Amino acid sequence: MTSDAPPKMNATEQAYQIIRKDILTGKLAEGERLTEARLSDDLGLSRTPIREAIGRLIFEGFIDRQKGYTTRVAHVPQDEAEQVYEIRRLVECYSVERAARLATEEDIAELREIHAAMKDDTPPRDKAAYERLTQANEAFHRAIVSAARSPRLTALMTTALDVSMVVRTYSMFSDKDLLRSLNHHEEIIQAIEARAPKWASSIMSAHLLAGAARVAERTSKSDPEGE
Amino acid sequence: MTSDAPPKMNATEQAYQIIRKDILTGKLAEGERLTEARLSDDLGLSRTPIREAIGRLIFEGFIDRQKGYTTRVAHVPQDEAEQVYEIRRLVECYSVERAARLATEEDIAELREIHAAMKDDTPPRDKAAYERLTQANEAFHRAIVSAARSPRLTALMTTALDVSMVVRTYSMFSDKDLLRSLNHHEEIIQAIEARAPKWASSIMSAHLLAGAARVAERTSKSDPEGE
DNA sequence: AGTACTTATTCTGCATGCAAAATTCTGATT
DNA sequence: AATCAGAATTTTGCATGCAGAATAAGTACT
Repeated sequence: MTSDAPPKMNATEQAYQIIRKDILTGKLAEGERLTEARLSDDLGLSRTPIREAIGRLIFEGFIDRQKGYTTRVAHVPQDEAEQVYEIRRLVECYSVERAARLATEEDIAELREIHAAMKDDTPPRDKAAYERLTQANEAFHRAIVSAARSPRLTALMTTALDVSMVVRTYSMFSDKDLLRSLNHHEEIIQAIEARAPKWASSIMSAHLLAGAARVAERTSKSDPEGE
Repeated sequence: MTSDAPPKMNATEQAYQIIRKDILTGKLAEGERLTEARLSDDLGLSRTPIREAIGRLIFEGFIDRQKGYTTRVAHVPQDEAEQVYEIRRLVECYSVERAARLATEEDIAELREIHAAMKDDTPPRDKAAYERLTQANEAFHRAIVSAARSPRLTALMTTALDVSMVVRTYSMFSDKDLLRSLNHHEEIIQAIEARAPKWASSIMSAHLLAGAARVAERTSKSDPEGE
């Protein structure tokens, strides 16, 4: 299990995923110097995709570029997951408010469609279903931001969401959590349809705080060390 | 004036700046298809830096990649500047709250230093001073986000969240605006020193809303077309 | 030994080559 | 004329080469 990599990914994306995972899991230690040649060697890819992956990771703050040719693994605070949820709350509450005002019929139809798919997989009967659920959940949140019709917002979410993906991988949610989450989604759609920005925003806030609480619980249990 | 480019920039950065500018000024029209070869040709650079620039612009939402090899100039809504201010308000109010709780003496010293420099240039006596002021202002805001001690937050700020990045306007602020802005900065520092998150957040909010109002005024005056 | 200076090595930024995928063009068939 | 298959061309993704900058190693001098 956790087989090395599904094939449906280009080299750059692969490099990005692997390097980020290695940073978050500590396989690449904080402060460790990175060179394109070594990573290229380790991952069995040429320097080009490695370069692109590194560039993106620098952009996202997982890698620090010092003045010259020196590139190091950045410090990842242990409240990273919590931070991501807080930031998502800021951005997504605002997004869903806008969405409640600006969403088109097509936007809402898309949300409904994704939601229906998620309903079928909740609770997930197997690993594959869980995987689909995760994918669909991401799509749902992305669709909401997209409905907010603000490219700048969409750009921001790409960074934030990508990160929470990884965090999520390590902390599974219980069936009860997933059911609650599904109900939140349902209510979010209703709020958007009702053109009720505040309502939508409030549910979104609860939705993300619930997720954050769950993750915080997990991390405090498994990782008792301080800064 | 507006000479082609200061020399102190690598090819990738140059490509990024030029392409983004061309999109914002409409020289590259919305929906226009872009190919690496053409841009490479136009800018007199090889495909490599062009590729990297395009990648970043896609990430930031200025360029859309369709399913295959087709890449087009994205739609830039005319309320883009307003959006930037709203998003900054979300992110920076949250940041300054954290900063008020977490800032070290060094952080505050840095803010004071930047502030002092800005004070010397307000109101700016010439173009150079105005330029310095813009730089320092950006540094000030960046320093606050940095003091919030959240890499994810810092990463967010790296994305095109500077108004000057999304609208082309020269000296759109009056001396009075700049003086008020300076006073806001002063008060923000005081609030951080007093460890008063809400106070800091409120001033930051006012600070950005004031900026937004000013920009809205300008753009509505000079660009009367609707969506 | 410690420090400044020089040389050697490493590493990155950019250019270019090539194969596979995607797009466009062409012509045949209905 | 419209549709579709297949060829031709374009375009991207990845690999590799190379010059110059940055780092590390070595050496002389105090």
